[in-house]
Amino acid sequence: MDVARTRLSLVIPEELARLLQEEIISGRLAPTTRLTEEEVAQAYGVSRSPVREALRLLERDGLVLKAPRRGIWVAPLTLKDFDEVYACRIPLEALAAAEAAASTDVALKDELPAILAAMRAAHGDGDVQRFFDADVRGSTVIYRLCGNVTLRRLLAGLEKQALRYRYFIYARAPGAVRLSVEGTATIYAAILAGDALRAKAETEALIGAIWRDIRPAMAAEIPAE
Amino acid sequence: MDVARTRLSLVIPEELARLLQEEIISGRLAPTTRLTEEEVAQAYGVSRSPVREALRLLERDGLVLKAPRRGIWVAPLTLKDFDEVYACRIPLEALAAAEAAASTDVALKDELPAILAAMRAAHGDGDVQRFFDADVRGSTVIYRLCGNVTLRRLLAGLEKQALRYRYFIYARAPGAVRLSVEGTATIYAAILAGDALRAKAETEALIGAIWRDIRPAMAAEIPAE
DNA sequence: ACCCTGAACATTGTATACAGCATGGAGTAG
DNA sequence: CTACTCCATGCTGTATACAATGTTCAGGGT
Repeated sequence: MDVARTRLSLVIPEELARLLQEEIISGRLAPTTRLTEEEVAQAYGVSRSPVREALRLLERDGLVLKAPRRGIWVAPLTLKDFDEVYACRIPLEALAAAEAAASTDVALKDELPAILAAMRAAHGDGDVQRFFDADVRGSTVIYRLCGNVTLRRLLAGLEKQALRYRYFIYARAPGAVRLSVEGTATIYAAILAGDALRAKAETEALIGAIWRDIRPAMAAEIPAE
Repeated sequence: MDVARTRLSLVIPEELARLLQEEIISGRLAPTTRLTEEEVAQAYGVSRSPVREALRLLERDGLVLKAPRRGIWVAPLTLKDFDEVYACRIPLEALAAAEAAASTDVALKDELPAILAAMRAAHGDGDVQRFFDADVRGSTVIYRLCGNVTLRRLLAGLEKQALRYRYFIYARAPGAVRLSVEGTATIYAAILAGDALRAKAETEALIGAIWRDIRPAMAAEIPAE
């Protein structure tokens, strides 16, 4: 437990949720895996109380499904859910990009080029994990640029689910990463130029393109629902 | 406790969250009110365990704010949050209306005229509470029509917060209800006609109009942030 | 052979006990 | 009079004990 304490230092449920979330997004915890509270508690050396709270947080983000008195499962990846997530992401990410473009926080905007470079480098090395790390950092910067915390709250839940699908498909068809890198470059340029309309349009275009691009492969790999 | 048992029968945290949520939306629990777990537990005759879970649910929907080790407060109504909620509602409600229009569930669509009639009647009687009940029922039908459960999840969180603002301002300026009734009629007509594009456009127009309409009164009543 | 019943077990849901941080006020030094 | 420290208190966070429900599998009846 002392070991766990050092890792789960600040607030145990949030930290625990973050660790489980990584397991789920990366696929190390497979879809439909049953999660019993006691098992998770023992695995991380804490009691069931914080585990229950952590699982509530994951439920909020749609990463696990919960049935009263029956238990909790890692949410399955389905084509229907994939379509739903992308249908919602298009207007929300576009709104975030538009507000980010309108931001005057120059210091924060200046972080974008380095992130884009990191994405390009990871793509060049064929390192999917590093690509995703940079991609998530970029999203985080955009969310912070658009000071809309409500929008941030909504997108946080969506993006985790979206990442599961992207991680899943990129691990099988890394070629699709290129689309994301180039589209991201265009969006960042619009944001840096302060062009809200273009940032919005480019974001809609990119997410729509990724959606269409990876959907056939997805349909072949995951159940309809 | 036996009395509470009968009321909180199914799942206590969800039921408790629903009750507290009504208190918050209606304003009976004022913004910035401190909620201590023990008080809530005693008020409803349950222990702190389910109360903690209920409060997590409210936190998810943005109705309460939580600071580690410091406690929980009813989220304040601020102009910034108001703007954020409406900025997010426009694209999401529009998406829901568009998908609802495309639905083929005729039986469910047929519920809309009665709901509109109820809204008109409540408006005619100047009964804000009944108007809101009908309005919420209408939203529920639309959400069910658009089978997108992810979108439903996102909107559920947003609409509760939006209702707080609408309830707040309609109680002070009931005239603004008319705008909502007439706009709703147009949207329902588009949905019933299966016209997704028009449903989307009308929804964007209505929410934008309500936003602009009540914002000045809101600015006079609540802090900027 | 199949279905139905029931009891043991596994797991969730709730209550309570305890530990530890945060806040506020009294007291004292400057 | 002000500011700072320290202690008492209240509350949250975590652990554990207990209650209740869902599941599973064995056994008997049809």
